[in-house]
Amino acid sequence: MQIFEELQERGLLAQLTDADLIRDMINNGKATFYIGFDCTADSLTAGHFMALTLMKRLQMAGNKPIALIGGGTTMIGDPTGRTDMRKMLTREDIDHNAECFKRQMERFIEFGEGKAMMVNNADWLLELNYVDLLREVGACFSVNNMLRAECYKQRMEKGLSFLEFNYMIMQSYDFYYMFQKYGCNMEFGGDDQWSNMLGGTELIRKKLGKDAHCMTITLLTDSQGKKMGKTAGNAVWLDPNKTSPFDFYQYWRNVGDADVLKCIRMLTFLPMEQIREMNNWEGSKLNEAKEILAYELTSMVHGTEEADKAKAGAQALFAGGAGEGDVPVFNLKEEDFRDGVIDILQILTASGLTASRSEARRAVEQGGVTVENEKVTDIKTSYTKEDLKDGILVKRGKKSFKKVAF
RNA sequence: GGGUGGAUUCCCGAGUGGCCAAAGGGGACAGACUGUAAAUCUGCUGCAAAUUGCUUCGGUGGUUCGAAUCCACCUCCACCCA
Repeated sequence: MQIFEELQERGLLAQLTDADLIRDMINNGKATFYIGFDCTADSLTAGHFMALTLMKRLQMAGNKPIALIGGGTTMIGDPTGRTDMRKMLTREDIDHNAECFKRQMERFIEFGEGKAMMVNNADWLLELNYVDLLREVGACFSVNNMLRAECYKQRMEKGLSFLEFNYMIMQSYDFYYMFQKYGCNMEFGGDDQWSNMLGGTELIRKKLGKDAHCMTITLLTDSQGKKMGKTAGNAVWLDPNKTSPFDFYQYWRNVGDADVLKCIRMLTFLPMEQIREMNNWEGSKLNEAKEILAYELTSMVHGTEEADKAKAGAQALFAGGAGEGDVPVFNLKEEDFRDGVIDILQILTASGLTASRSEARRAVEQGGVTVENEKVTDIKTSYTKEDLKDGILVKRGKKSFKKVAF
C-alpha cells in the first residue's frame, strides 16, 4: 500500500489543494514539505505529536520533511481557533522554547544531510523591512478575502488586533521563502490551518507564477468534537517532566470507547492489517485496544522501558493489586513535616495529588482518598517519618496515584 | 478624536450599598453504577491553623460604620460617528 492510500485509510487526510497531484508526489517521494510549529510553550504536546508522525510517515516514504520552528511567527501569535489574544512572549522565551522543541523533535525525525531539515523562521522574518514587505507581499493579499477566512471569523466578534491579523501573511511568507530557498513545494498542517496555508500557495502563484500545494490533516477530536490531547484544559506534554510517562500512558488508556480506534489509526504506526482486525472490536474488548494504544504511544514518546513500567504500574493498580508495579514516587521534604509528623492533607498537597489543602480536605471528606488501599476518612490522620520509610501508596480518586515516601 | 455600552471566580453569566466567597449554567473534581468507557444520579468547586479568619469582582485613589455595587482618574474591549 502506498503512503497516500495509507494516510487516507488512517483517516488523516482532510483538505487538499489537488488530490491527484499530491498523491503522485508523495507516493513517489517527490515532495519537499514543511510543517510549522509555533513555540508557545517549552514542550511539544500530544497535538504536535500527530504532525510529527505525519512527518515521519512521509519521510519513510521517501519525501523530504522540513520542520519549521516558528521563532518568528510566535512573535505575532496565531489567532486561529482562539477567542482571546495570546499572551505576548518575549524573544528570550521564544528562543528557549524553540530550543526545547528542537531537542524533542530530534527523537522522532531523522535530521541531517539528505534527511530532514529544521529551520527557524525567526531567521528571515525578524529582519523584514515593513515598507518593503508591504509593497512586495502586502499587495498580494485582499483584506476582503482575509476577513472571510474561517480563522478570523470568530475573532471578528471579540476583537482581533492588527498584530494577529498579520499572522496569515507571515505564514504565507514562510512558504514563499522556503519554496524559493529550499524547493519546498508543499505545506502540511492541522485542518484549522487551511486558510493560512492557502495564503501561501496564493502568494507563490501571484509572485512567482508557480504552483505549490498544501494538505491538511484531520484534527484529532473526540466523539464530542473536542480537541484531544488535553486534560482539564492542560495539554498532555511530551516532556516527561511536565507529563510523566505514567500519566501519559493513562491519558491514552482512558480515551472513550468511541475514540480508541480512531486514535490507533491516526497516531500509531501499527500496520493497517492489524488495525483492520480491530475494527469490529466492541464493548469491553475495547479495553485491550486502549492498552495497545497507550503502550504504543508511550513507547514512541518515552521509550519501551518507560512504557513497560507504565503498563505494569497501571495493571497492578487497576487489575487488582498483583504486585506493586511501578507507580510514580514522590519524596517528601523535611519542611513538609510539623513536629515530626505529616497529616494526610499535607501529603496530598505536597505530592501534587491535590492543588491545595482545601481541595485535599474535600477529597478526604468525600471518601476519595485511600492510603495503602484503606479509605481515609479523618482529615486529621497523620503519619510519622517511620510510617513513610518504605513509602505508602496514596490514591486520590480512582485514577490518581502516588507512592509517597520520605 | 467624539459618543454609547462593557470588564465579576476555570469559562459563560447574574448581582447596582450590609442578608456576598458572590445566583444559575458549563467544565473540572469526588461518590454510586461500570469495563480505568459512555450515559445517568448525588456531592463538590477562593485560600487557610476552618462554626472562625484572610484574600478576590480590570487598575489606582476616594466617599462611607460598611463598596463587586457610589465618585474621580487610568487601562483594555465592543458598537456607532470621524
